Amino acid sequence: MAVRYTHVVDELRSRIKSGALPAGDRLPSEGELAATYRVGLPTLRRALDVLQAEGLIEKFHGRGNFVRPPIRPVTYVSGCDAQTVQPAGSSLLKVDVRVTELEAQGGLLPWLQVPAGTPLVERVYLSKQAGVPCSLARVYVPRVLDGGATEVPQSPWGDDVLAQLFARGVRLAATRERTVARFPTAEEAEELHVVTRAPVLVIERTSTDSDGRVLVGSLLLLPGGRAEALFATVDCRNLEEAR
Amino acid sequence: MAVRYTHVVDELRSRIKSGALPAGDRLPSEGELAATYRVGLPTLRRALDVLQAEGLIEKFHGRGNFVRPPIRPVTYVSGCDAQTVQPAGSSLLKVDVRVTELEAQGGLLPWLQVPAGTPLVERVYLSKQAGVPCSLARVYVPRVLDGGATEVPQSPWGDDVLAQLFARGVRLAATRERTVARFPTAEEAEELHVVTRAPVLVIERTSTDSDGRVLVGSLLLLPGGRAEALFATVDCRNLEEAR
DNA sequence: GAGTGGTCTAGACCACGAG
DNA sequence: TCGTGGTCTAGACCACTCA
Repeated sequence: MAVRYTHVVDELRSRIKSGALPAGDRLPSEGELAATYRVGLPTLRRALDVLQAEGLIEKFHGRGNFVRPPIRPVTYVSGCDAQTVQPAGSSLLKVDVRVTELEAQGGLLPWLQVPAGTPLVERVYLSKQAGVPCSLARVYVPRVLDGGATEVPQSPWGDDVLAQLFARGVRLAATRERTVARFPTAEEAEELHVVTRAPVLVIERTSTDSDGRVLVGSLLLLPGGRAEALFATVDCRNLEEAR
Repeated sequence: MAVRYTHVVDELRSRIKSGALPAGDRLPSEGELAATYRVGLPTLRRALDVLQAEGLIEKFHGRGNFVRPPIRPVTYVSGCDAQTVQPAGSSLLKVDVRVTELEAQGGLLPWLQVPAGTPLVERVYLSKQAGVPCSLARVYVPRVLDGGATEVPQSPWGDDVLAQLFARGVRLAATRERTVARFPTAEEAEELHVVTRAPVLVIERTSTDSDGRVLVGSLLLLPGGRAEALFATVDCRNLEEAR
């Protein structure tokens, strides 16, 4: 039961987590590490692959492998009892937005329940903590509902769009969130600054009015292992009893 | 920009998804595949690793590599508006339970907010679809609250425990769900029948009474790519207005 | 015992980064 | 130019499965 690359992984992981290999530091070169642990180069590289997928190290072609600084997990908070939860450290985030106009097509059609060609406004939110991407959100609103530019967003989840709609009298009746763990596409991986082998937490959020029409569709991507999502709700059975 | 193993992955993936390689079938041996795609054995094996992490194939030492039959995604449904959502195909699930008594320790203490040594009842739910594990849930209840054995569970999420508590007059006031995408531990991977490199969706659910005491703690594990979680809620702002 | 996958290795060759 | 990581390869050796 001697899987050598696993031993190397455990060894390096504990050295990183204990601080023996400080965050931001460059690791010894792969050749040196292979010699240290008495394994071949391919075996050592396999071990580094695991650490990279776990987000513990970052590899730079031609420069070396570096210990990734630990990041406070990003928290996405939702649910009817959301106010009672304190998202920690969200003030450390810098949020960027890109706004594009496009026409509905492809996978957007069944999701947003609009006919092909419907003018949409897409906002892409990218939040960073100390320069490291922490979340990627794509928010879609039908053009006819959109109120134009908003202020610099504080929230990485497109809350400014929801607030703007609310201020303009549009009422959201319900929100559905579909959550999935999967691997990112190549583009998503690049924007989130993760590897394709590292999992992402995907939240597909749909906000509807009282007639069931979709007003806002949001695709939230969070890097796995560096993010969490919280859902706080009051209990269904009590609600039923109250009725 | 010629990454040969990526081409093999794309090729095999499309052959699987198109049905050219039928579900359940054995793939040609790794040597044959390597010859077919004109790549070396290590390169081909790297491609197979990706497909295995994606859950598309299953490897058996000494027997061969097999196309994994597609499985209807398991859906976990939660939220105060949960009744309006129809979980598809949950009737196909077979659920097994194992009940153990233990004393609170380690990571359970801060989560369940009980002192060390508190007697607990642990129920482990393993659901399967056509023999393939689909979900793993660990549900913890303080011994003093537990009502003993329940019927054969229909739900893989420990709903029978909640129902039992409700029937015995215990009222849950709120539920918090913390969702994370990560890699499984070795034990979790084995029980869920996935690889350590495949992501899992983890839901840490805490149900509290009106005094904020934790009544039930549940750790739900779903295999990424073959599962999803739905959260349906009414909108916060409307609730605020109504108050 | 024949066939299969699992692990590990040495080494070739290319591409990138920095001086 | 030199050191670094990225990719690919051939092949040794072991472990498992099944006839």
